[in-house]
Amino acid sequence: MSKAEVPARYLALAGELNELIERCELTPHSLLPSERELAERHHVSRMTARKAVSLLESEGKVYRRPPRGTFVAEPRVAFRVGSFSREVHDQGHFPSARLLSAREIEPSPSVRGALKLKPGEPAYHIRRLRLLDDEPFAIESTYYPASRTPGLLDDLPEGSLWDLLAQRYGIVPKHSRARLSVVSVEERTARELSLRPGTAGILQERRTVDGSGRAIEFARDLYRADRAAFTVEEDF
Amino acid sequence: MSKAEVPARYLALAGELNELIERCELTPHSLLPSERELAERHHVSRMTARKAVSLLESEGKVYRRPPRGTFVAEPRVAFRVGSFSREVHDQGHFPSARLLSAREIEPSPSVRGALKLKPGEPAYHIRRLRLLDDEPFAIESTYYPASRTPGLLDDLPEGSLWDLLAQRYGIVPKHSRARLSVVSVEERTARELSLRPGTAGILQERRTVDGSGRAIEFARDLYRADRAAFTVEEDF
DNA sequence: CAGTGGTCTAGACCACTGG
DNA sequence: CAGTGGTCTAGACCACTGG
Repeated sequence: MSKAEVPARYLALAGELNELIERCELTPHSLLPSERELAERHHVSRMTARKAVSLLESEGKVYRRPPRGTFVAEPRVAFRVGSFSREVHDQGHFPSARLLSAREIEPSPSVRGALKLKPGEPAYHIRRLRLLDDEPFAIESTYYPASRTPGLLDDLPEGSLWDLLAQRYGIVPKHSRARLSVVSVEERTARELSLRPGTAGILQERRTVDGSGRAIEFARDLYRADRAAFTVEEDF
Repeated sequence: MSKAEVPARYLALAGELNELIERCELTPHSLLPSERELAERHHVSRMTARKAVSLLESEGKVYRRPPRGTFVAEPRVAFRVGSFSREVHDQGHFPSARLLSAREIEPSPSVRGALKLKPGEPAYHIRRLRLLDDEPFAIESTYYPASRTPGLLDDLPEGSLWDLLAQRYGIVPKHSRARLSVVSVEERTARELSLRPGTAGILQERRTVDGSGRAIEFARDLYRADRAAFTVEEDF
């Protein structure tokens, strides 16, 4: 345990760097001094300088781009659960998607439960990389009851899957129930999002039903915690 | 950058420990081997063993209690924005609160904006530690317009502040708008929550209005990311 | 006093990339 | 080829706590 009176050196260094960022003396996407340089300037070992930078990285205040260096991050983008594309577009950002995989699967128990599938009933699984201003932002992992959306995987759109559900199948989302938690990004997802394993991510697990209460989608989306924030409205 | 084919040693060790936890061979609150012991058993340096344990800690899967050791964590508790006490109680948990400070303040610009205070109008600021089953769970930091709640700070309850607003002032919350983001816990808050600085926390910034649309509360609550999850309902 | 996690050092080698 | 971050070593000293 560190003494509260004398802050640890890595905390002191992180604090100094943070102040430079807060005061905009270091602006978004500008290059920080290298870890070796910080170590030398502040008379600490490289491991200690690195710990300071890692702290700022975990706060989403800087990002690393080896082997180019470490850069100041942009502020987070906020939006409501279930309306990423429209809201960020209204905020002047450019959302896009890239298909990672689309398969018919035998659903796991949790997916089967969420979609209320009968035993043996197949599901479609679609994974997409969501980008914001051409930077990786989230991994979308969605499941659909194959029986209600035959041929869904043929001719998948670049844009909204909900639009496709409406146009091709007449399925209209009515209500979502989501759960937000903070997780650490595991290896494959980290690679896809250009992050390192262990970085914080926001997991959104979401079940969506149509007007008749039937499950039409189950999602396990993972957002970069350093880039995303969620807004929530609640009535009492 | 690590080779994808040969996972880093700390990732391998973290994976092994994680499997023991997933398979319930290590149950909540059971003691992990010490970092020195893990290092010796797995033929790595202590710094590498420590990095593996830190990864699990950042995932909320273990928690450290120096100098006793490192323990397996409990699963997260989920609840809706704005109804912590009632929901977790219904889930069989015991919520409580401890007053940290209650003061009349000159509001900062952001608080003044959120509460729509006139220049020079004071606000009340209440900070409370929220506990769940007697373990620190969140720091509640709430602001109220002093003019609408005279004497609020006298005789503060252990329980719900919203109940107090209703009973003493006839003020009934009607609608909240919240923003959830992941932050790194700064030093004072970390101390209050028995965490180390840099741990992930969920910041809930929330503005609540009454039936006439007037702001009655602004909150900046910080939840332990390893303990809390939020549920959200959305209609389309 | 033994053992824990927290911090720190002064090195090392690696893969990767841009000039 | 120089420089970056990523990983790793083999130590060290510290504060703290429980027996």
